[in-house]
Amino acid sequence: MTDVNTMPGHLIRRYHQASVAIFHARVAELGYDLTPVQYAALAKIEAQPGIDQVTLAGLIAYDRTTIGGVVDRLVQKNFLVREVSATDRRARVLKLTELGETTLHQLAPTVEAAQQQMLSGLEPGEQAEFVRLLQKATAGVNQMSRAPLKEAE
Amino acid sequence: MTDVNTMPGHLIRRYHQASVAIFHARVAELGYDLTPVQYAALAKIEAQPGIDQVTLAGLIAYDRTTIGGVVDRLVQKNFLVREVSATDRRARVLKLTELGETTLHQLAPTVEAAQQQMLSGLEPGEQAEFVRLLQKATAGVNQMSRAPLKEAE
DNA sequence: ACAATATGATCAGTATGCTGATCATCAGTA
DNA sequence: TACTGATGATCAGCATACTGATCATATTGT
Repeated sequence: MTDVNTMPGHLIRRYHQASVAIFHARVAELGYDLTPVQYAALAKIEAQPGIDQVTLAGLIAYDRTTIGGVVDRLVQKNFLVREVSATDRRARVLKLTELGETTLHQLAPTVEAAQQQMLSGLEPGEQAEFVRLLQKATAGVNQMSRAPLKEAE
Repeated sequence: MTDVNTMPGHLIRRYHQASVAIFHARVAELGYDLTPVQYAALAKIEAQPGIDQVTLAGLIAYDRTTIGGVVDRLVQKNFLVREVSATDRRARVLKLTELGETTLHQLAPTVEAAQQQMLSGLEPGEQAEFVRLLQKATAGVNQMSRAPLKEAE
């Protein structure tokens, strides 16, 4: 494993790069300008309207200092509303706007197609096994990141 | 696949995050401050001293506008020398310094250990298969990125 | 009630990556 | 030789991530 091109870390970086590029290309085809991270945030907020930023970050494994900027951009694009929580004045609660809802639903099939394209280098029989191993490997190193996934209780 | 947490794109983002964190932690233990990208650049320049920036970028799948900054930082840390090519005045040729060589060799076992740790969530029997699938999947989407890998001829 | 602690959010600074543009230089061709 | 196109590098601007710090507000323990 002396060649960096065969090291898992380097492969992961490249695969991630391509994955983002595929997502962008597909979404741009529909005339939208939304990043993978922004999409994931919208999807989770739809599932849990009124969620605060820290909880959201935990549910999708974002860094707490990154989520603020992501939310900023989504608010600026009028996909989200951010308000001070009624019960905890430190917290900002997040809700989708009508436009956010619509956009999310219109993008869903495209995002599905992008996921398929990311796996397109594998035989159909290999894809499920790869995703299974990817989930397992990711779960195994979850705690190493500053932004680990925190499942809902 | 309605939950983002099971989508390949989201999993690879998280896995990449953890992979970088593992690399950083291991390297910091040795008292160094080098990113995965910087390490890969050093390794390739050692293998091909005198390489120019665009060729380097192609060999490790970096974006051409990113490589300049990476090289800047490596030069600033005194790991690299960057000079105008004698045969093509547009090009900048790169060579390791003595310090760069030493650092690269001292880090090698640590980088190996980091790769192992990235796979630590998998059973020993699963690891090789996962790396094989990761290589295949990455090769399959290589052209989708702005910075595809370009093998040496 | 008060002090200590924890938590939600933000800020400054740094490093990858991308888009799209520009500049200098080189190579091929008319 | 002069023009054209390709190529190496850089720049400005934006978005994700990280580190470590700070601030405001809640909560807990005494």
